[in-house]
Amino acid sequence: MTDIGNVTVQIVTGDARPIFKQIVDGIRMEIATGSLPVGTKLPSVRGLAMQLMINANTVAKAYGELTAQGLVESRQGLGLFVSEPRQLLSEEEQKKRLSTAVDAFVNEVAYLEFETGDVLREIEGALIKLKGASGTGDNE
Amino acid sequence: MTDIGNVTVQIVTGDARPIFKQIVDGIRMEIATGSLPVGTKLPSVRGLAMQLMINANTVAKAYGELTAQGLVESRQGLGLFVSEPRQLLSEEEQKKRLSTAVDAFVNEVAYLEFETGDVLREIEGALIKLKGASGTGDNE
Amino acid sequence: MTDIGNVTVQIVTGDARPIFKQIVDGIRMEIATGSLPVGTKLPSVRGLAMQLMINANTVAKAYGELTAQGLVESRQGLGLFVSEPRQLLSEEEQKKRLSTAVDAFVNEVAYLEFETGDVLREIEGALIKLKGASGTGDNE
Amino acid sequence: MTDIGNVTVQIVTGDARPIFKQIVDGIRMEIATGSLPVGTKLPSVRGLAMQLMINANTVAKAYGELTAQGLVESRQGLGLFVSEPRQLLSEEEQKKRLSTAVDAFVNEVAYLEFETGDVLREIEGALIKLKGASGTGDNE
DNA sequence: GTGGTCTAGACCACT
DNA sequence: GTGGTCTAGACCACA
Repeated sequence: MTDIGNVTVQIVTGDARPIFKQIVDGIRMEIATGSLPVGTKLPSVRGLAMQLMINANTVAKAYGELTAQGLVESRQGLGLFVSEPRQLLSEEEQKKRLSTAVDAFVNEVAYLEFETGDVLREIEGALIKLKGASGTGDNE
Repeated sequence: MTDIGNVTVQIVTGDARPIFKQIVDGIRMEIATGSLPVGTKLPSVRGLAMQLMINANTVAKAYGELTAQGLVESRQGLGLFVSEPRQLLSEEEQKKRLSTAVDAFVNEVAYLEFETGDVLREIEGALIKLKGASGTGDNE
Repeated sequence: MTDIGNVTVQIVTGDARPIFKQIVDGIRMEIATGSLPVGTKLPSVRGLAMQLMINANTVAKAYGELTAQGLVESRQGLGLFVSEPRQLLSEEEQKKRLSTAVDAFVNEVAYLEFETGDVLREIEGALIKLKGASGTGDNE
Repeated sequence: MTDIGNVTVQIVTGDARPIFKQIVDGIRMEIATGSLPVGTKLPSVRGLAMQLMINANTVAKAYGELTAQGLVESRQGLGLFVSEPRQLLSEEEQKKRLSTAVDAFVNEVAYLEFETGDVLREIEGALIKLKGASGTGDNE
């Protein structure tokens, strides 16, 4: 766990995700949970790179992603700042992404010999751990 | 959708998965759902390659994967045949793979604005559709 | 004998095994005997290919095998590293493979004019040399 | 198990060996154990092929191997006959073959998690089953 | 720089 | 005809 300024990102070498994606996901999560409020300045590319002991290009790529997704904005010469929350993804787009992710997951897991219930419990556990959230079939 | 002999494989250029993986997944599905019963001969490397309009090596790579996973066996000079199902991976390895897939999925989905329950229902639906149900044991 | 960095692989053109298999076996041996400890970086695909004077794809195929067998993990953009040892295959699968190897061996050797005991001693010697002994438990 | 005239050969589709090799090994074993004495006529290529329900070329190839190894001789227009036993392989050649087979076997088995003793017992069992022979460490 | 994927075309052993 | 191996050369994503 690396803590620089206000940002807390975890780089796991054993992770399947490339490093830049781990950064994107980490920061996106912090914005979503509010631990990085609107207007907060992100650490500099070089600063974060040094802290995480990774290549600066990798951080730059992650920041590029975040900017492209509209989660942060660059203010010329000042750095990157968490931007106003907007509805970035239409409901349709969100559904599409969920469905894509579900398909990928099922493909990955289909040939393992697990019960449906076990798989669901794993996912629920991971979701709760990541978001700090709700119950199973009780959200409406 | 390409249909050759008994095998139906879909190659989608926009898919994140490489072509050979799409073939592996596609055939693995057909075996899992029983539409390719044990002993069935797969289409020839060159035949499938022509049908899908891809290079034969790409098909060969996919077939190599399937063979390595024990889903299929080659009989010299005759072709590849769906083999008797067996448990290739250790419990431990299966758990590890499930956990990896869960992590990947959760990270992909966490920032979308879905309730945990909705996500679980999606997964459950996809799993049941594939495996022909087995009961969640809870959740409803 | 080709020595590149920490890895020593021998390619023999007269060998019955294909080149990529020789590489897989060679590196697997080095991992098994501990001369390539966990975390070690393998030589790069292109580097090893040049040293062995073979095509890079052949090395890539060997590395793919090692990865599939869980002996080695790739870190994006960094290279391949020897991974934590783990039991990939189920008991059942291991037994099957042993039995297949035994059949192949016995059929190869049966017509030679050796006593059973001589053959066993040869095997035992080779196994002990590799694994650093563990006791036969019987036979002598 | 197929029994044609005097020859008993077993073709196993699940066998790792190509079919022609199974035939060679089978007949070689019958000659070695004396169930095919010197001078015996082998079944015709076409006859054996039909019995085994395989391609005649495959039988022809097996017979070619046997002839090349000097185990059988062709008498023009009459067919193939088991030839006089000669010392076909020098002691040195035999040792070399054993050693090659041992290396191959060990390579195949090294990464499986078996005790040396278990492996030896497997081999001994298979050898005895195939040859009908002797004890373990008691041949001199 | 790293590995991963794909194409094109060749050769081999086996049936 | 079948799959399996190898070469040569290209392109991609990631660090």
